Amino acid sequence: MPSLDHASALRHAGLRVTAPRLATLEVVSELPHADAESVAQAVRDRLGTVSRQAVYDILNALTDAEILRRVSVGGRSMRYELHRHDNHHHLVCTECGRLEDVPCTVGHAPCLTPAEDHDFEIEVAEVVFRGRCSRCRETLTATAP
Amino acid sequence: MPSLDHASALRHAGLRVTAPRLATLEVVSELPHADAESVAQAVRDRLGTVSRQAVYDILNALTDAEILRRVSVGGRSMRYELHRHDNHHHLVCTECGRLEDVPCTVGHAPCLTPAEDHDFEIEVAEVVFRGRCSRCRETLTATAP
DNA sequence: CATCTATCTGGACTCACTCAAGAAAACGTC
DNA sequence: GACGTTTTCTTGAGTGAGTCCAGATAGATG
Repeated sequence: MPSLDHASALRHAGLRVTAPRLATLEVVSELPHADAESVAQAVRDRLGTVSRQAVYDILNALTDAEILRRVSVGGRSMRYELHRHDNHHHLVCTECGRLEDVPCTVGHAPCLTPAEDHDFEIEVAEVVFRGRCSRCRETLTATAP
Repeated sequence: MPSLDHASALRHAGLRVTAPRLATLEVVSELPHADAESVAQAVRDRLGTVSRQAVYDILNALTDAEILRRVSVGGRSMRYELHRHDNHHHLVCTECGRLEDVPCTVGHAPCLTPAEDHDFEIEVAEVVFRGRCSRCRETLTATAP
């Protein structure tokens, strides 16, 4: 029962268990890397009316509680995924925007240390790999020689 | 004379040499990691009126020409720096947003290869290190024990 | 069940950026 | 240097993502 797990995750973080929050967690686990608007739409599909503000509040609260992880891959909108505490990275297609997870070989953050730390206390290293997915490579070689 | 270099860089890329473009290049070299609005403001300080649209067009054209590099470190706005073709990375303070360059030990892209490539043809690996800078660490330990 | 306070609603607003049409200015050619 | 072509810039409106605010609602605690 995923929603039971979700409910206990919420309670664990000291957050109230509400229908919009449970729906948000279900949506994010079914549509990983969804942006806020997609999450809002999918939540509305299950519950009827849910305000944009509620969705943003939820996404922010759950991100702060480390139940969700917010990822920025360069586009204008943030993407959300369940926080699996595995410090994995992302692979983005420069043509179509397709987004895949890449397991981190180290597993825990920070998986890399910079050559020079500028006296920062490094917490995480986020890596975004950019390239062309197989589908886009085929399309491009078919049209452009 | 930096503006001579800038002018030839523009001509090399097949772009016309205009005052707003030269000013933009000067501004970006003086204020690395500036966002579009800061660039626009600094360009206006030198030239008088320059439209927002002109600045965005310039930043896009110069980024396409690989004279500038656009970097996204998670905030809402894009940052710009001179493209040095060295594939360096960035270090961001999670408290104050301070942004530093980190040299890439490999030097050319992609400096890393993912554990699993999902049949992508990887072009670059962009790494963002997040942590606390020394200044913010001091401030935090002073107020919160 | 009552109360308290976290959460959600609705609506206005900001910010970063884009679109479109026409005016202005670079560059190549005479 | 003047001319015409084409790129670049101006003006002004528009979009998408996200935030702010005041008040209504509904989990949690006693």
